[in-house]
Amino acid sequence: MGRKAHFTNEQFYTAAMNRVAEHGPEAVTVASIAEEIGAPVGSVYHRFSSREMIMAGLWLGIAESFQKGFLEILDAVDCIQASLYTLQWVRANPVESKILLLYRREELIGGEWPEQVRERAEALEQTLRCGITAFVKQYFGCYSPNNMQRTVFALIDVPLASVRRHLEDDETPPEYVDELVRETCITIMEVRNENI
Amino acid sequence: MGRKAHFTNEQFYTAAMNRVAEHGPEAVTVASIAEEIGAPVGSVYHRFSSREMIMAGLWLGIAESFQKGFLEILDAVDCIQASLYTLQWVRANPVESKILLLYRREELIGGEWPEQVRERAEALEQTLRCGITAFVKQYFGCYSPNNMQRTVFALIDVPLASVRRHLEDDETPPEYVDELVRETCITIMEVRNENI
DNA sequence: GACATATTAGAATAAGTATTCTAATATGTT
DNA sequence: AACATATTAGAATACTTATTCTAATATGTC
Repeated sequence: MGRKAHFTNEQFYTAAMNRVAEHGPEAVTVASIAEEIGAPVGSVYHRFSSREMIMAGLWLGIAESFQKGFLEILDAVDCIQASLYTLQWVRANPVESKILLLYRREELIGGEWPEQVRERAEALEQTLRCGITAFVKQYFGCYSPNNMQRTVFALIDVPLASVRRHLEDDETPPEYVDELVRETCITIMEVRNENI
Repeated sequence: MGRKAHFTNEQFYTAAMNRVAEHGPEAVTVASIAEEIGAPVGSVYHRFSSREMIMAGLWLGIAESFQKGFLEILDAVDCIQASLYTLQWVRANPVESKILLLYRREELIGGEWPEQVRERAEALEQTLRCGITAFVKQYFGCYSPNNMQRTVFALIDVPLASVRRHLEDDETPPEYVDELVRETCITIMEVRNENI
């Protein structure tokens, strides 16, 4: 074929990721990504059709990895573990977590998903919905809007809130947070089989 | 003196606010602010030294108003009411709340506060810290890091989390959220006088 | 070794946007 | 009414950044 590639796609993603984590989403220019690995901007556009596609690929890769672990715990219907998953994942993935949990998706990628990755993004969302619905049925014995609301609050919204403050400060979430999230989870999720 | 002003500062702030709420922070160009009220861009710069100063003034005004109400409730040492304050404020101020609670401050204003409003911003932060510390002492009978952590979690982080999802969807937070926040608050804040 | 082509290389282009500048206009003061 | 000046008015400027374009270069295949 032709010439051997000097840079891998992964290198471009990593460069973008590091810049987001260190200087925020607005600092991720195409030129800065290239510079970070010593590549010319032309090479960036040889691999990616646009800046959006880099950011979208980066975000989706991280989100898929995060969600995979979460769904496995949901599958095991382990309520407390699910509520603590975000915290543990953040500790294990400090750079990725800023991208996924600190900034709004729209800050990284424009309002709309690029056409080329829309299916991938929709699949991700759909999978999460299914996983949570299945969990709710298993855990509460039946589905109800109320049960769903409690689950989303305890397993997603509160864990996210517990972590954001520390992501902003660029610090590992302290141990005490686990206890607060656990207590909240027990309280919110203890109301079982409440049909309405 | 000279010619009578055609536009008030408030009009510029309101224009900026509406654009943020409707199209997001990146859509707030100086030209768009001017256009929204039928003013020329020159007039904008006659009032404000920079785009940052408009956004900073807007943000600070909203934050001060939000915080004033919050501190009053803290002053009354009303724990549950404090945890529900954010929800009620969001319902009463749907546009302002997107600016204060949905977007990161850095999305609206650059990384650094403009020199001219830094004191105002620092005073705001300082006042909040004092208010919370005083509350902790009153409520728990003594100050401890643990008590402070629980308070911040129950009265700030969780209420914020409970509301964000709905701000994104541009909808009023539903009634059921109050119940979840209340239950969480009771659980987290019931451990009194635990010195360590 | 010559050829085809994938890739690097980086200069040139295009587009958007904050800011500055110069002129026109209206209003209170004398 | 004449003047001083705050304000409107919007064109011109400067700057940043995504994207495109053209050329050079290296590598696998014949």
